[in-house]
Amino acid sequence: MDVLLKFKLNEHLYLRDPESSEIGKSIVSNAIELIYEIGFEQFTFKKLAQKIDSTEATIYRYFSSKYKLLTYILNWYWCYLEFVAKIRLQQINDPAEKLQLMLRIIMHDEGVVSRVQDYSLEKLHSIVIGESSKAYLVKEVDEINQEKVFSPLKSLCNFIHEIILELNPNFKYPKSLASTLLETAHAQQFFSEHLPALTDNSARVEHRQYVFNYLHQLAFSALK
Amino acid sequence: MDVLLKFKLNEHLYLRDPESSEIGKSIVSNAIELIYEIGFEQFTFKKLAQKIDSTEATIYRYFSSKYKLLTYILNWYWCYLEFVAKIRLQQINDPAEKLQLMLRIIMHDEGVVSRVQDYSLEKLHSIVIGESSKAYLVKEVDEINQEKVFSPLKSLCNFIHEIILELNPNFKYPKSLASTLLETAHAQQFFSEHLPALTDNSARVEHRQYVFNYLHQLAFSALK
DNA sequence: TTATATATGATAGTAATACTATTATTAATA
DNA sequence: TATTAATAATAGTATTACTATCATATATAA
Repeated sequence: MDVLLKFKLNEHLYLRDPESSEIGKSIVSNAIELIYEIGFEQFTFKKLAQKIDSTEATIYRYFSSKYKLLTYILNWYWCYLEFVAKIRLQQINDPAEKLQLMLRIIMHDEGVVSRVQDYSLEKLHSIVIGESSKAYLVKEVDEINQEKVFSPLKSLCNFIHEIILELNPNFKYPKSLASTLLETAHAQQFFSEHLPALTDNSARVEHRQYVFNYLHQLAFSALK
Repeated sequence: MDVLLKFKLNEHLYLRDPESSEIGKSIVSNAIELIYEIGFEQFTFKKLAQKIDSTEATIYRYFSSKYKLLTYILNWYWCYLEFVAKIRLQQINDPAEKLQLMLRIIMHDEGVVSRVQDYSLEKLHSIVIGESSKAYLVKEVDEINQEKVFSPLKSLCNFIHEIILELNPNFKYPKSLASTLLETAHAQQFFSEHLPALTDNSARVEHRQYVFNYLHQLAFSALK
């Protein structure tokens, strides 16, 4: 099932809005494919241009650098996650159940919708796991942050932090726990797949289920 | 106080052992300075060569790429942490106290020794926080991992996992908790400094103490 | 319909990066 | 003193990360 969805993303992220043209959308969706295939380090605008049968110049008219493009993609993902979370959680009242479902959503454990806006969610999720920290683990983080390009991430964290506070209003670290759950979801899934000695998933299968169980234990014991 | 220390590091990390010559040691210690100053993305062998008044060719005789050099530096740090932990923990019997001290060591909350092997520990720690994940968050992680260059990290995690099991032999995720504590120590310190909305350190000072308190809460509630 | 603006394509060019290679010079060791 | 090995100096290459120019195609407005 394919779905159409649009988010108004920060204007600092692009020079021309990629949602405003076919080639713009094709830049983003093919960037997701290509980063997924070869990793962010090997990813270049030249290779992307070849993939979409266009030129570097055209891509540069949309994005000033591959870092901006990566951040654009991540912003889209964070907006998407919060959007999905809000819809799926609104019918639930029990805060414990809410947090549990939130963890499932973070872990991308749904599988109903596979493509949104012609973006492959599976590949997007894989990029988030492997590359998302590269958007902020840079020397220029403070200047980049001033452009508000991390607000969707902060907003998502804030949303999770509210669920946490519903469950335990006295918990002292709701935002840190929220960001930890997000980051740990990515780190542990990567470890489970590539550096299993850093996890207890000795079976080395069902990485997603393993990480979900671990996060569940971590979150609920912290909030007890 | 300056100290001399040597670790036998994985031979896949270098072409010529940098510990075997003055220029080799100078490559490593100046790489730490330079990566600290300009970040790993901006760091090049050419700039490093200028800093040590030598040439790119000389550096390439020691390290085949800047990734290998980064991993070498991280390996040294992980070995150092485990070494320090083993010495400082041996006199302690209470597992809770052990884990607490381990968290302090992870957080680099000591400050007695400032330079080891002419490496600035403060700068090294800052590099670990900002750049360490770049050593394994790459497409080639599985091939790199086969060369055993992450064993010091695994060994450190294993050491922490043993403390965790001493405290609670029934805990199901001792290794995942160990790697989570390590990674979260880095992530939360970075967030506290650069993306404070992702933490609850509203005072925005004493990042180290804040993160220590949070990790303490997280670890001990998980193991209760 | 024509005029105009705009997006894209095609091409070129530049400085920097990430290397590899060659040769001369220096220092260490046998 | 002869030999070996490390380093310096230099050059060169393919790729990267852009910037710039101009022609052409396309959409829109008068």
